[in-house]
Amino acid sequence: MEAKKIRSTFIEFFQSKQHQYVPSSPIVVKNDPTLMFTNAGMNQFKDAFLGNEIAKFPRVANSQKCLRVSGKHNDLEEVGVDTYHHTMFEMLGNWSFGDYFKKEAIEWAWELLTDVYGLSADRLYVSVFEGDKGDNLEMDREAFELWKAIVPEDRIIMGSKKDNFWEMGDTGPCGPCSEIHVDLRSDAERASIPGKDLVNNDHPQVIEIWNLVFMQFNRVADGSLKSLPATHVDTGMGFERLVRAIQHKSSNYDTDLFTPFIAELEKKSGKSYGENEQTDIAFRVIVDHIRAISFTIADGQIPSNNKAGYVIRRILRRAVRYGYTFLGFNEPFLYELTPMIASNFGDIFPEVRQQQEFISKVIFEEETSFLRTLANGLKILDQIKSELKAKNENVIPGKTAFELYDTFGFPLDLTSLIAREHGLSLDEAGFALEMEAQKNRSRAASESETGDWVMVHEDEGVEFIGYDFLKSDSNIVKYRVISDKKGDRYQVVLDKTPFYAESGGQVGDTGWLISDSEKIKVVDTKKENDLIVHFVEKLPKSPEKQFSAEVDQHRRSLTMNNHTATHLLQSALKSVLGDHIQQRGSLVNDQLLRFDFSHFGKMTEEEIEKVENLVNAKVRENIPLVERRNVPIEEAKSLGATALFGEKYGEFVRMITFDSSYSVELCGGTHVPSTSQIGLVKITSEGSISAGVRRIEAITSVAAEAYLREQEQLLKEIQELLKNPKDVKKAIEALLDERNSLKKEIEGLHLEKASGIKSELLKQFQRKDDLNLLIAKVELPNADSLKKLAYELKNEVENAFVILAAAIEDKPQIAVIIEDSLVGSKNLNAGSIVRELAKEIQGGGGGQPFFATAGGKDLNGLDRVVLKAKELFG
RNA sequence: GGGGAUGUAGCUCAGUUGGCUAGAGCGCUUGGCUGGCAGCCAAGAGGUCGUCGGUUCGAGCCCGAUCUUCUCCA
Repeated sequence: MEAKKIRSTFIEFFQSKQHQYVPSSPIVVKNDPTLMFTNAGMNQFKDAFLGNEIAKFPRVANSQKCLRVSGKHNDLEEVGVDTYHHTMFEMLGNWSFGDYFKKEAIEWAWELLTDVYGLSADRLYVSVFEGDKGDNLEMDREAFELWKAIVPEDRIIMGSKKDNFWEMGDTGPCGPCSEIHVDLRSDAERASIPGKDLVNNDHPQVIEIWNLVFMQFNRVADGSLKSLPATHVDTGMGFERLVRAIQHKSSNYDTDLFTPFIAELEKKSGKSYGENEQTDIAFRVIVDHIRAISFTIADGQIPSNNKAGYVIRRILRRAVRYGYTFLGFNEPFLYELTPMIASNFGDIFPEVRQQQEFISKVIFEEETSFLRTLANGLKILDQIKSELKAKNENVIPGKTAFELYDTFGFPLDLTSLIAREHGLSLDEAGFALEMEAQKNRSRAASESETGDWVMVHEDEGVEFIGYDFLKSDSNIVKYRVISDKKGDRYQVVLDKTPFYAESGGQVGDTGWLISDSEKIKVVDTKKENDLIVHFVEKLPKSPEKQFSAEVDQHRRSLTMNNHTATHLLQSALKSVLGDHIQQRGSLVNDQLLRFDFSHFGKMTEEEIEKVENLVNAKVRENIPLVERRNVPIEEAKSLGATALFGEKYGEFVRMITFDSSYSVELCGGTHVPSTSQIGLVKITSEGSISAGVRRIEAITSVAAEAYLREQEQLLKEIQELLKNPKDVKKAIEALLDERNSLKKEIEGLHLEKASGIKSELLKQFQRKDDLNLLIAKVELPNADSLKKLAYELKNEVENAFVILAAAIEDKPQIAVIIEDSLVGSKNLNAGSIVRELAKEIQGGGGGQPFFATAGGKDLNGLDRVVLKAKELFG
């Protein structure tokens, strides 16, 4: 059975059991400070389990894109070494939210694996929670009995808390789980050692494929367990492993999920998979990583130098590194795999097909830049090598290797490889030491302590009412303190709030919380999952009182102008540049709007003008806002609403329309009641921020007016300066021309003057033994001309020895120049001469033996300099 | 968020412990030569040495601040 068929079969199977199919949520996580990427199928249902939200469907099935780059079995550096771990993988899952429980979950899992997929029962083992004394939990007898009705008892394994009790975190929903393992060894091997002994023992051919979690407890802060009012089922089956089991392969990479990619790489590299352990690892690394990179970029995460973007960059670079070292790719190659990603995964994950060109471009740029980094590192390493050779040493110090890695991004394994090739070794312990120090520095700098929530008023739902109100009577549900190096910050949650939390690019509201005894400033509002958190200047003294929550209306209203303008801008860009325009990021605050979008190439002046004109035309049309909340997502899409890739949408969405034939977007932000309120939109800049992504900044209403006024004022001032010419541009051009010709003229005059002085000086040379001596006082316009004059005299007179005392812009300066040959033969040194003479002008100086200069403070000393020089040499 | 590096001609880069008149290669302009794969020769243009401030007689170089880009860590 093909992988595609296996996936669709899973979904259809659960659909036939009344499950709702839900698309994968984005692989990149937003609004959760504890998580950068989706790492399990349950992430998007977290709020349902936590009770923050009521599940929209009682039964759900899905295939979730996941990414894991850290954790005990998912260290990035390990992926590809074995045959069954991945960075990006799909997690198939079926879910019950307060609906069916253990019986159905177990029976259906078995039915699907054996009857539908045809896995033979004698290769399967199941595990059941054995109980735990510490938590005072009995074994999961219910699951055990259910399994016993299906499989022989000797195929049921009792598992410890570590393997068979699942917890989301230190606190929260949890429960026993039951795992299904499959033994994929040959019959001979199976006969010699029973599979049962190998379950949960890291055997590469005896692996867990499905985990059925039965959530029935809530772990509370004191560590104890409480029964949940409703029980849930959360299952997760690693898709890649399932495919391998069904296709009877000994490695995930031998399934048709990966073989087309390996074949393509074989073609490109001329090397074959399965011939050499090192190159095999390289093949696996690349075909694994290209998936991770493509999917995260499709969900809007571009490689960058911090946070989630940095994780992507590291994965991509690891793939390039392996290709470079073991498969001989010296040119970008990863990007050429993206069409295959699109064709193999585009059906279930349309985002990788629709954005294939963009993904390819981003990867290409990133590969190119890394190859540059590598080339640069190789150069530096060459230097290091020759330095070592010169010192007759053969160990690259850890500090040096670390510098190469830390500052220049050159991978350690490459350093070590090249070192070996040149008979050098590498001080790896020293490197580790430096690395540790780096980590400690970073940790110390970003240490923060999150205090526990202090509950004030119990309240279940937290309600946002800011679309309709800017003021409300609210109670504080809870508050806490977060401390880091910069000090303490205070967070407050309200039972209902008009404050908009930062989201969709729009900044969080500011304002005040006012009770009868105090007034507290709200400096920002942010989301934490679905919680709305107000950042306040100080904690309330009487938090139990009722507060009037008041949004800063002026700021909100300016922000709304910019947000609506952003929508108008996006549509205008589409109509001027084409339908490939997609939002890549956005910032909307009270000052400006910033809009990032996919587009290749710089926008021309004409295009910018067209866009600006179109947007302003729409403003003048005074189009009223049509806001619809709780629109079924399918309906919204059929109405042509613009949705974002990488955005998590629920079943119901909010639609913001300004002229149904012009701008229809899914958006949670706040907007003006009609477009004319925006007044004026002015684009202030257009530029590139990364491969294939352009950024436009614009201002609206009062800011736009102020900007135009400033420009006008500036022009006015310039006109006045120029005595109000008819054509300012021409006047300035004329001025510049004149300035240039005058500059040249001055240069000519200086030259003339200098040559006058020079010819005068040439006459004053005195023959003294076999050298030509000149000691003179001159007046010159600048220091440069003194230098020039000295050099010219030296060049024109044989065996010249020149001492010039110059007055330059009311400052005394001395220059001494000596024909090179005299320096040695006469034992003269311009540096020491000039230092001696500089005493007379209260200064100091120096230079080289043949030429030196000095400056000083006492202009009157110049005559003494001449006298003294004559005394010494005359 | 923290550490390190980087910014010099249109491009790629040199530039020693502060002191050669700020250079090289490629590119550009002009002229000359030339049947040969990056044609050759000659002349020339092109630089606020990222920006601002400081130290110094003197700063591309040293110090401080700031911005750009790269890079590692969190």
